[in-house]
Amino acid sequence: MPELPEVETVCGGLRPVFVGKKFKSVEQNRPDLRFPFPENFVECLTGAKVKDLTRRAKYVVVHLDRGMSLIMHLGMSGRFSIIEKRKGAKKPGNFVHDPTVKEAHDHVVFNMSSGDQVRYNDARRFGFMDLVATNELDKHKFFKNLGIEPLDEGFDADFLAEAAFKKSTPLKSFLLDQRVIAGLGNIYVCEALFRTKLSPKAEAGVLCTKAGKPTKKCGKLVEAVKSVLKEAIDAGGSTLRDHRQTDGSLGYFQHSFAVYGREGAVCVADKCNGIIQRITQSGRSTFYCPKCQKL
DNA sequence: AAGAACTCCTGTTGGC
DNA sequence: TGCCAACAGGAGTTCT
Repeated sequence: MPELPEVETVCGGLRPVFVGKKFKSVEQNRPDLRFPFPENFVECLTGAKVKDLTRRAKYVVVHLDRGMSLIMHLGMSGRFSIIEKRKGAKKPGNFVHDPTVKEAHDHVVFNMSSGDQVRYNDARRFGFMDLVATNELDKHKFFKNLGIEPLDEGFDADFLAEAAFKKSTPLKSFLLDQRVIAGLGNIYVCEALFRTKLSPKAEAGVLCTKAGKPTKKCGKLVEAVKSVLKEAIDAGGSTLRDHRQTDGSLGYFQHSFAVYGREGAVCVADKCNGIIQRITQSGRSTFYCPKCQKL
C-alpha cells in the first residue's frame, strides 16, 4: 500500500489508540517479516507507554517511554486494523471485530491498556519493525540516508535543483530515490510528473540551468508534489489492493488518478486527447501521456 | 560512483 | 473452471 499519504493516514488512525496508552501485551506470531524482529521484541514493548506517534518518510515511529522507539514499515501489503473492545463501539465494515479470531497474516497483535487491540497484517511480509534508542533514531541504518520530507518548507525549487544538478538519471527514478525525497512512491511520482507536464524519461538535470539554478518547471514540480500529496492525505490515501485506513475504510484518492493505472485511456488534460502509456523504468511501471509530457 | 538489476514473499488478475 | 504467467504501492544489496 503505502506511500507517504497512506502512511500519514495510518498514523492518524493509530495515534488516538496508541498515544498515552501502555502496551499491556504484545503477540508476535512469527520470527520475522522482511527482516527478523529485534531480540526481546515482546519483552521490550510489554508495559511500555506510548508518548507520541509520528511519521518519517514511509515509516511509522512510535515514541515510547524508556528512551526507546518502535519503527514500523508497511512494505507493500502491510495494514493495521483497530479492534475496539469496548461495549457500544461502532463496528466499521470489512473486519471481523472479534479480538479472539485470528486472521491469516496477522503477524503482530498489540493489546493496549485501554482494552483496544491493534493488529498488523502483512500478506507479503515486505514490511518490518525495529526497536531503536530514541536519541539515535537519525543514526538508524534505515533513517540516516533519508532525504527531505516533501511537505517540509525546506523542500523548494532551490533544493530540488541542487539535488538534480548534472544528474543523468531519469526524472522518475530521481524522484523515487528516498535519499533525495523521503516518502514519494510510484503513484504520486507519476501523478506529479503529469501535473507538471514533464516526461518521466527526461534527465533529472533538466530541472536546473547550467548554473544550477531552478528552472520554471522545477518550481512547478515542487508545487505538484506537495499538492498531490496533500490531496491524497485529505482523501485518506489511495486504495489499490491492500491499503485500508485503520478503521477498515478505503482511501479514495485512486479515483483522482490522472495517469496511474490508466494505460490506454485518453489523457485528461484539456484538449490533449493523448493516450496514456505504460512503460517500465528500473523495473517499475510508469504511466504517462507521451503527448503532453514532453521535455 | 552512479545507475540499473535483482531480491525478498504471497495474492490477485488476465489470458488462454 | 482451471492453470499459469505477469504483476503489485518498497528499498537494501549487488551487479555493471
